[in-house]
Amino acid sequence: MKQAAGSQPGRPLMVDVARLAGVSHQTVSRVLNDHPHVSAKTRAEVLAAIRDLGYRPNAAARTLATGRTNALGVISVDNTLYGPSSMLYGLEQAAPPNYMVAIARLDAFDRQSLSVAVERFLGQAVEGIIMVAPQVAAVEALISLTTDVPLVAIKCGTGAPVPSVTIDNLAGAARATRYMLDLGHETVHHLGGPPSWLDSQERADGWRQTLLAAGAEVPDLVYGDWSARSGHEIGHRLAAMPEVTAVLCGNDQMALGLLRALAEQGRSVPGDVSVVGFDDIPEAAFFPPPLTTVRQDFGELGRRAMHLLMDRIRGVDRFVPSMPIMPDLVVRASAAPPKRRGSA
Amino acid sequence: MKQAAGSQPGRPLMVDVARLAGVSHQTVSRVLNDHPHVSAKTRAEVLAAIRDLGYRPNAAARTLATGRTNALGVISVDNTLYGPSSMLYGLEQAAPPNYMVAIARLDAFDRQSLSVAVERFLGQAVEGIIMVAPQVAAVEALISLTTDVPLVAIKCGTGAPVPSVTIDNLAGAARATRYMLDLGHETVHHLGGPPSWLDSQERADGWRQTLLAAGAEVPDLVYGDWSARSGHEIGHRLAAMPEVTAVLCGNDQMALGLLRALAEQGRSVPGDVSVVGFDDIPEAAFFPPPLTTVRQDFGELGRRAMHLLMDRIRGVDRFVPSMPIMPDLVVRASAAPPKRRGSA
DNA sequence: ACGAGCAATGTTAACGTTCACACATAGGCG
DNA sequence: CGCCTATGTGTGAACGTTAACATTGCTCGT
Repeated sequence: MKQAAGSQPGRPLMVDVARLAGVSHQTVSRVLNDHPHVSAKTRAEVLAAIRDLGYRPNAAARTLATGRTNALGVISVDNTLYGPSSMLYGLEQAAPPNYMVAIARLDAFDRQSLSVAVERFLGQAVEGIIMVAPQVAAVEALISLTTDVPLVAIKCGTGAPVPSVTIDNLAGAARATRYMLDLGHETVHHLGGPPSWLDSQERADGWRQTLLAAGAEVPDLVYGDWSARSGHEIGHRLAAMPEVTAVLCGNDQMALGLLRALAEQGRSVPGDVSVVGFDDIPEAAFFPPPLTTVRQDFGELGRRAMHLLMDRIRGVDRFVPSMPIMPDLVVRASAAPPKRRGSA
Repeated sequence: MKQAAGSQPGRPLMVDVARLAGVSHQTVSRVLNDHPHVSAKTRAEVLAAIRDLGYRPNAAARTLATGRTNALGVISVDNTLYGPSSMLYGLEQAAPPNYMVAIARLDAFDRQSLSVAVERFLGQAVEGIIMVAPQVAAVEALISLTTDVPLVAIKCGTGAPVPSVTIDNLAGAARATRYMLDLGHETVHHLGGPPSWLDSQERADGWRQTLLAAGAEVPDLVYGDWSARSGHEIGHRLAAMPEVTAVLCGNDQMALGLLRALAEQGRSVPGDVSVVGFDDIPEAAFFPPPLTTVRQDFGELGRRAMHLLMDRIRGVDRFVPSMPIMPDLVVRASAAPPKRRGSA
């Protein structure tokens, strides 16, 4: 009981438009795809017919004929985190309006999960994939992945076998560390993010290198899991150490937890301890005290990744390695000179 | 220069699989779609051929033949906010694995923008649309929208002309207000979210009704914009009013800003002023002081919306209006009895 | 033992586009 | 003046799958 072509029910077809406009279906197709060699008069008539009928081309048929799907896939970690969600925002914003952006979330970045997600997207025939892959394991998983669709990674480290865009975490951490050193602190402690994340590693490197370059002692590195909870827990350990006068945190949430722990142990900020965060989430300006932090432009990162992907899809293999985005230091009240300078 | 069917280059086709397995392409199709009437032996052979060839069915062709696209659209506001991003998480989680979830972000919820977004999804032939539409204007825009695909809305208020799932904001606000009243506060002030959001209205209603029921005075309502910044700004006004001893905030971010403002003006929490938030974001436990707040299960909300949509897509019009999700009051340190009871 | 009925498979025709041509008609140039 | 090119349009054949129907060979009840 299929509907006869051109009959009343169902959506209008291209032939219906053609009939109404008094042309062939091919001419309608030409108008739709902005092909040359269509007279202005004909084009106008076709357009009118399209409007009158409320015609909308069938995406599947077009895809079948052209081989292009106008769909992109974004694979991401927990989009509840500030970074990833901001990136997603940028990605969606920069996507061409006629493209569909599909999302898939990954719990773990092992080869298996990643492969499943990619396979799923390939099944939907996306034209390209963007991977928000900040974890070390993701890089390894990527290597073992053979894909025929363009893939770009966000902040995947420089060693990644795929094109990627990054933020200069190293420079950001260095700048923050330098700042506290310049304030007069003998050294700076670091409450890092999970070591499985590349961002954590890079930020830790920037911190370490800066200390070494300044001839400062490099304290043991402690790892949190990005959450305020972990910052709080570790913060209690840090707060108990009198030699701790300055702490660089891997992100602002952990900084919040740390601030809380310091407050609970009666150590004032920035009086006794200076704290600097990372990310500049919108709430950072209202922490107790307002947090000095390293601002990252995640939105821009997303936008760049999308542009890079579209370039690759369109075959524009311009070999611009895309300079890493430079973060800014936002100075607020949480860092200050130590109470006493020059004490050994 | 098209490739001949079955020749070396390009992806393998169904006929290639059929040839290798020694059956017809239709039998391959049957295996792929779990149709009955395929012998175990044949099925195994086909499966083996599929594996050997690395065959993957062409989604567009399947869509063209079946009319089903296995794609869903999610229209949402700023996914940087905690609520929306958590919901997106739940949505993605509950989506059938063979479905593609596409996203579109809206800056404003006027008829125009909404129509554009929906139109775009319709162009991609999604099978259903989920709208995270917490704003009043969205409801109006929805009414003027004629869609032939199933649409469900999240927290769209009860007056919405489409099926929707909601959180019981009213009960949550009532519970929080009641809690502070029971603590001994004469009345409770409310720092609400933007009045254009339904959540704001409902929470304000819950607050107002509870005060009225208790015979307490209903103070003027003040509106923020969900941001800590707005909470801070308005907080300064509130902090200057000595009669303010208890404040219910529309969300946790504004509560943070308020806490900051109170601290800046030397009013202690909960000593001088009690504060209760809304949402229970992960950071709330580490605010100064830890925030008593109304926890909302946004993830569950997303999951329910997805289930509801899938039911409608599959034609299961079970008329379950889906009880609103009941929020919990999480008691922490930011609310306490007032210093002096009974003072007028 | 013989047709009914069902399991297992094959054959052909959609699905709604775009692509590769073929075909007119008109203008420019030797 | 006729040929060659460019413009405008139509015709038929893909694109790769699933749906509908046809066909074969069984088993089963009587």
